Amino acid sequence: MTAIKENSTSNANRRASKATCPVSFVMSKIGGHWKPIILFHLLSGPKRYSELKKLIPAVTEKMLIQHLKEMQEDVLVFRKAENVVPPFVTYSLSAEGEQLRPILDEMVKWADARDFKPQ
Amino acid sequence: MTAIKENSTSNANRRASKATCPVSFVMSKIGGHWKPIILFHLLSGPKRYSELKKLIPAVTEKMLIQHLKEMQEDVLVFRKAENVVPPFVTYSLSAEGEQLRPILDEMVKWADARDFKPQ
DNA sequence: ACAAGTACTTACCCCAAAGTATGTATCATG
DNA sequence: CATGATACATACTTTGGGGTAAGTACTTGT
Repeated sequence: MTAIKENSTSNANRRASKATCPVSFVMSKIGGHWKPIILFHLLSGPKRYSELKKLIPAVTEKMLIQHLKEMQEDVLVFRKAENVVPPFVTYSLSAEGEQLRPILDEMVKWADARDFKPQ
Repeated sequence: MTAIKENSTSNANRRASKATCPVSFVMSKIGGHWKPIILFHLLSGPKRYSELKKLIPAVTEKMLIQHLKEMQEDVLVFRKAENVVPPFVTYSLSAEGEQLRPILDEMVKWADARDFKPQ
């Protein structure tokens, strides 16, 4: 048993472990171009894949899937697939992801108190 | 007076106005590679330019100045230069920037409650 | 038998953000 | 007169995150 296996944990940690401060750590999880928007829409409840696409017209399918996947790996988002055809897949905040709500809520407050105007 | 001047306001708005949701709006202000770390260190009080450099060894001077400047333009950070030589420049959170504290505090909480380990 | 609907996958390209390297101003001090 | 200290500026190069485009699988409807 001397073999060292390149386990998935070390893989999962790679992105996160580059963080040098707590704020950067959080940013590595919810930052980027699309994660904030996806999370924002998931705040108001579970959404189908196709719903997210409609809610975020500018996102490409590649980007949407990619970031949903990353957030699944980070256990922020939960994916539920009903085994029917055509597919019916729902994404929602996981228990862990729900803990982001205070952060995101404070962000919304901050934006609302400033010159941000929706749409 | 028919000339259209490319004024600085439109420039200042460019980055911010691409936000399509409040969370993205906030991210456009405090996101990126270095702003989170800079802000984190400013949470504990004003810092000299050289202090920030020491606190964030991995940052280059170009990046440090660039992001401090952007945050000045976004009125999140206040720059105070004493007219002496060698220069003595202090950066601190502005009144507006202080309003970010709840967000950043929640981020620190979230990181602490998880597998983030400082250093 | 062919299109339509849903949820992906994959190969390729591009550009803006980040990194590298070097230069500048000012004055005190040895 | 050369060095050190501080706070920048700027030209050039690199890279990876994001965008484009096209394909896959499975079944129902016409």
